[in-house]
Amino acid sequence: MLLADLARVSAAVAATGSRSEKTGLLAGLLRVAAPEEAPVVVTYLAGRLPQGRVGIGWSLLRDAPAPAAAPSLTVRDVDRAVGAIAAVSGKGARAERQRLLSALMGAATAEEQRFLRGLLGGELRQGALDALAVEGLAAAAGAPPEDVRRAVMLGGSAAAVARELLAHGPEALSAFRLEVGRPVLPMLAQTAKDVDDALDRLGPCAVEEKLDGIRVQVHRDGERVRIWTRALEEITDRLPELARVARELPVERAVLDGEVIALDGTGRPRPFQETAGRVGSRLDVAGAAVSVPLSPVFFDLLAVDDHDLLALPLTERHAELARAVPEPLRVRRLVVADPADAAARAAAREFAEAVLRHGHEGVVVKALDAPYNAGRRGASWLKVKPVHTLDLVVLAAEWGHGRRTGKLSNLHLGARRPDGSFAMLGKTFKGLTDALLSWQTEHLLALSVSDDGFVVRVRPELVVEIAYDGVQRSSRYPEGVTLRFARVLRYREDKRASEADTVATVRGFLPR
DNA sequence: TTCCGACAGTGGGGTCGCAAT
DNA sequence: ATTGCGACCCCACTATCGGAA
Repeated sequence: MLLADLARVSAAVAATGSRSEKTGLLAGLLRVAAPEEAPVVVTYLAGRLPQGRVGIGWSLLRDAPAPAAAPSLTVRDVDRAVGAIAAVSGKGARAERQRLLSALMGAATAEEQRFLRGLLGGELRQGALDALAVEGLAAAAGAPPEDVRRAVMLGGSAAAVARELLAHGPEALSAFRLEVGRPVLPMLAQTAKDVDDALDRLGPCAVEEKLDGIRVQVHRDGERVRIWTRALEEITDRLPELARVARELPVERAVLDGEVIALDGTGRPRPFQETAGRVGSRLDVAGAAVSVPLSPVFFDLLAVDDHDLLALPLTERHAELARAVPEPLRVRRLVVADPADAAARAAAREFAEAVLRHGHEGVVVKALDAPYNAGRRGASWLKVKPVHTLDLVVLAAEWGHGRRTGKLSNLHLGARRPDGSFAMLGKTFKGLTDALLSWQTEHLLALSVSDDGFVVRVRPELVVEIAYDGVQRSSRYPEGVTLRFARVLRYREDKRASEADTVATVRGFLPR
């Protein structure tokens, strides 16, 4: 198959808003793909590379050679070239990657170059990623989409499923099942406003503490333990203390879902930045384990010994978890059997407040009858976190991309200093409706003092109410603090910049 | 006909590893 | 030694399509 075929279909997929049309186009291409090239084709159509990230970012993609006049590249050529780029390391790696990339780009037509830039940069922007590629695969093979999706979740990748499915038909799907040693995408949670909102939406449920750490999926098979992150990156060798704990559990085989977090001597969580730093660090694991030890806390059990628990309701999975994992290694929780009962609701609220007093992030409320929906952000898990707000001043705004092209999008936010100047605390582009984007573009341009084509600086007069999750230390911003997960709630036209919140107020929210 | 679940898009800050300077 | 880039950790929110109610 030619790369030009992929580039053409990708452009057509991007051009339509209809999802059924998108899957139809994807299916059409997969139908004519040979089984041996299908794994690469389906991965490309999902906007990813079979090799994962290969060390090419915006800087290497900036200038491409002149495009070829006629298409000649095959999908196999591209896969080989990307494989060669992925294999580059050591001294001179950057120049060597650039050289290989230029050779590839030089052999591509203008439309193929567009496709490759999107694919290699991780921003294909065709309005279809994994989910629609899997839909297209199902349509191409004449298999039920739900069965294909399940096979992909349990088999780890759309590529492996595509190969088997196109070679052997829908019967091949039953071979993909949960195996100890092969990670599955973790189940995710939606957001609820508060505990009462969550109880109203769920019925009988468990309220569990939400720890601000790193999600881990732990597989134990006898003495062998392996650990994966949320995105299924393997981090086994960075967490030897977790592997030790897993080996001591009174089971032979297990797949556990949980969180690792750095705690201080009294059991309170250390700042997220410390947990993330420890988990991210590859060097000197033994030393790091002494300085920043991590504690595992488990909340789900996906398999034990030879039993696959995914389809069981949470109640039954938790009963198995309680058998396999001692209480101190489990997340604290409160079961609410009848959310209509006023006393039970009050107890749930009090539990959540106690969790916050212990310094944790919030709670996750989970329906007791829900199975483990791997890879889904379903409505049966609802997270509840407190929201803080500040009134800040817009100092500048950046021109948006994609569907925000032509609109001022990313806001630079400032807090007031005692001398009347403003200190930048961070940026946000979140929470904006289309109406708000238009409104702020118009009003900020009226306040503009400069525009370099990327950032529009404005007179600091517009006040905006910002929601955020917490204040953390920063090496980037002048006052050494920044907001975590800032998002726009509304503009405060009733407030002047001189009434905005101060740097001192924000710094006062730093932990400890 | 309306509602709502799932998906994609739009990017944010921090930290680490590695190569280049 | 410092700097820049790339990768990956955490994440919120809106718009839209299309099936469910």
